[in-house]
Amino acid sequence: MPKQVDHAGRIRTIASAAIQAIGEVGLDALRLRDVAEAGAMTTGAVTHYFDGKDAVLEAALAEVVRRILEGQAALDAEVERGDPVAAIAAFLPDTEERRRDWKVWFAFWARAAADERLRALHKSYYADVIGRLDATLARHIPPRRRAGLADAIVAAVDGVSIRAALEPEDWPPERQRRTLALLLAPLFAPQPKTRRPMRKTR
Amino acid sequence: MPKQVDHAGRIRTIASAAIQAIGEVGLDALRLRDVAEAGAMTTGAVTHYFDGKDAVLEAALAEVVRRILEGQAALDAEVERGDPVAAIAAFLPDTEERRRDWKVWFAFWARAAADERLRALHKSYYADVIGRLDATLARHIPPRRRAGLADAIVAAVDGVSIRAALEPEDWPPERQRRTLALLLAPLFAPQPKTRRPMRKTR
Amino acid sequence: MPKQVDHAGRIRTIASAAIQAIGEVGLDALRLRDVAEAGAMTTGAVTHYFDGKDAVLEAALAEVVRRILEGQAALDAEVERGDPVAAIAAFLPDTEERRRDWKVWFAFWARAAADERLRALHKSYYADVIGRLDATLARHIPPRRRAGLADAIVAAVDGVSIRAALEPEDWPPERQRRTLALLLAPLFAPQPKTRRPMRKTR
Amino acid sequence: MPKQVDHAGRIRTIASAAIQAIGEVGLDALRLRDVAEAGAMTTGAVTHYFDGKDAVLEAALAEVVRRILEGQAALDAEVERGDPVAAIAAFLPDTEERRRDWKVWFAFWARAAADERLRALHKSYYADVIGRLDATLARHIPPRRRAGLADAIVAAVDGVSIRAALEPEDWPPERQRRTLALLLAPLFAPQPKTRRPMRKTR
DNA sequence: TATGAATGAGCATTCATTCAT
DNA sequence: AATGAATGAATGCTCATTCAT
Repeated sequence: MPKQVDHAGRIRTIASAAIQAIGEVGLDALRLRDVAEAGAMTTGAVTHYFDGKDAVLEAALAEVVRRILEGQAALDAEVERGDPVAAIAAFLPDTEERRRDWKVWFAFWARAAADERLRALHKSYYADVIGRLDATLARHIPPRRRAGLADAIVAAVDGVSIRAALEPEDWPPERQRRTLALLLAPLFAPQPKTRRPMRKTR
Repeated sequence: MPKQVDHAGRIRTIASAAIQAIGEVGLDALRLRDVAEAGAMTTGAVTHYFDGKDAVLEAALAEVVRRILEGQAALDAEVERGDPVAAIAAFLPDTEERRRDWKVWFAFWARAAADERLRALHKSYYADVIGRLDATLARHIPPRRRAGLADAIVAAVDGVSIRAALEPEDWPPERQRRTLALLLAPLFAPQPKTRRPMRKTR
Repeated sequence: MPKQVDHAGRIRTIASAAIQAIGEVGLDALRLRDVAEAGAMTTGAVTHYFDGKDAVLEAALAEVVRRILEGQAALDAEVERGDPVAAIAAFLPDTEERRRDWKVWFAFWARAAADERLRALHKSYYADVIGRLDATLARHIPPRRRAGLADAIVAAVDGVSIRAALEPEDWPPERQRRTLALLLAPLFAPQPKTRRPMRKTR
Repeated sequence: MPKQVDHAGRIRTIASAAIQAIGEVGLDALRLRDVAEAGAMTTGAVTHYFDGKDAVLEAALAEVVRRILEGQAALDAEVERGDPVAAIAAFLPDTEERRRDWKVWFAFWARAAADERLRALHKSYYADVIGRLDATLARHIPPRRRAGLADAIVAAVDGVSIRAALEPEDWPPERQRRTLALLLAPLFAPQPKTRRPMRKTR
């Protein structure tokens, strides 16, 4: 009988190796060899488990999403504790590891922009993330104030994360959280009537 | 007498052609030939004006930035009219052309993540954009309320634009503006007291 | 006690599987996996019985030859019945199975053209086939009329079979036999003057 | 202006190089590099003129056919001189060059057996060759005796050529011609009534 | 100035082969 | 005996780059 191998585990290992490699050399420059080396295996082993490079990349993306959703699982408890913005801030690239995940995430934005298949995949991932987020919000926010809220939260997190991921030396966690809070705190503030057009002060 | 050629014009033409080509096939898949074809010339002509592919790409990025800054020039007058959020919304990918510019923009995010040189370039572009934005804000917003404001605005615009650019069929201009407004309107609201951390209701 | 395995039978099975696989995908595109699948086994099992791919291919060729020689065994009786052309027509690719054997046969022609070892093998197979054919003819045709006869017969069969195997939709058995007869009938014709009747030697 | 190049000539050169290379290493073992080397160029140059390996191979086949048809042009005059068999013998692999062409020709038989596209191509080539042959025959042979004649001639030529090409040391031109004549001479003999089924003499 | 022919390095991919189990 | 995981060599192909014209 042949050596017994944990097939699913192997696939996850390769996906993680791909994430690491993308974080290091970038998605554009990524060679299958980089993935193999990051996973301490040969390219042959990688193609043994995947149909080709594209399949490896999609697995890497799926793994990143899996990690995001994992993070979301903890969200509910945090929101319950009364500080939703802090809870959401847990997604920011405030550690080296999360920064790497973010780099993978937006490497795929770029690619999805010109690849219909990836675009559909990406859209479904966003739908998943937002769906769960909305479910969490539903437990804490009255429906009237929830319209568009998940979209806004995701946009704020994405927007802050880009800057933070690309300029880590200027964006320590504190600045990331402050900027996020500036955008999100009003959305969770008790007074519903606050948003009015600015009037020029003179 | 040699044929007279508008050198600078030629370079701008090629940069625009590159933007168009990137919008069509993506930055990863971009070949010099695509740029040449988009500009109705030969690859030889392109390399004649640029040192190589990277130089062409940087010119494309610079052209996109130039267009953004061009848009900023109009910002002041709009803010003056009393609707800063609407003014800022002018940057959103609400037309096919602007969507294409955005795709180029975040194609470079991805690449900058692993390319030190591009990262520095990108950072300087952001500094430029934010510097101008801050200058505009300075003319309308009291300093006390301006801390971190430009960062927040840029993050909101980036965050909304990503979603909108990748899911154009689901993000008509109206939804883009609404999401942006949800995030930004409170920052321009007159009441200084509103933004308080949510307090656990008791 | 170890599992009892019919070694020789296994080898024949694999050779037949190889013939089938060659018939399906061609000799060029043939992978060991195709052979294994055609024989309902794994590649490991195939290499277990053969030294390598080349050995498998030679076994396939040998099996095809074995089948041809098997066909020749019946030839004598047919010729005896007085219709040598009909007897020879039994080799034509007039069934799906024989057509497959022919495809294997001339797949090896092509390969032998550039492979000294295969060429020698092929030559010896032809020598065998022609030797037996000549022996059969010797029992029915006077020596004077037998010069070059076997060569001519084999050439005619080969020539008709190629067309028939490659254009099966246009070459039903009837057309194959008619063309073969056109070439061979005169060689067996009775007229004493030009081509004289075969006389059974006694 | 760029170096002026005879495009069509270049393509023909590469096709000839491919024929030479196939003759040397065989179709199976043929690498694009072999073609390039045979034509004293780089692989890049080859792919510059062809879409890929398959296109090069098809061009090689087309070139072989072109040469055959070229040979057919001379056929008419020869037949006119009263020795049709000698005329047809001009196609046999009796020189090193023609032998090489034949090797290419039947390398493609093998491949066509499993490749629908090549099979169609092959069929059309045969149709062309036979069509011209029949046209020539029409000028010399009464219709009544021409039925199936072209098929038979082609089969005889193919059949003899295979043996001769694969066993050149045993098949000098003389033996090739003799075998061909044995098969074809009766078909051109004056007596129309000769071909009767052999009846066992008793 | 502009062309496009030619180069050659780089990469994904395919598979025969090996071998631990 | 049989499996199938893993290796790694081999090769087609793509393209940026160079350069003669």
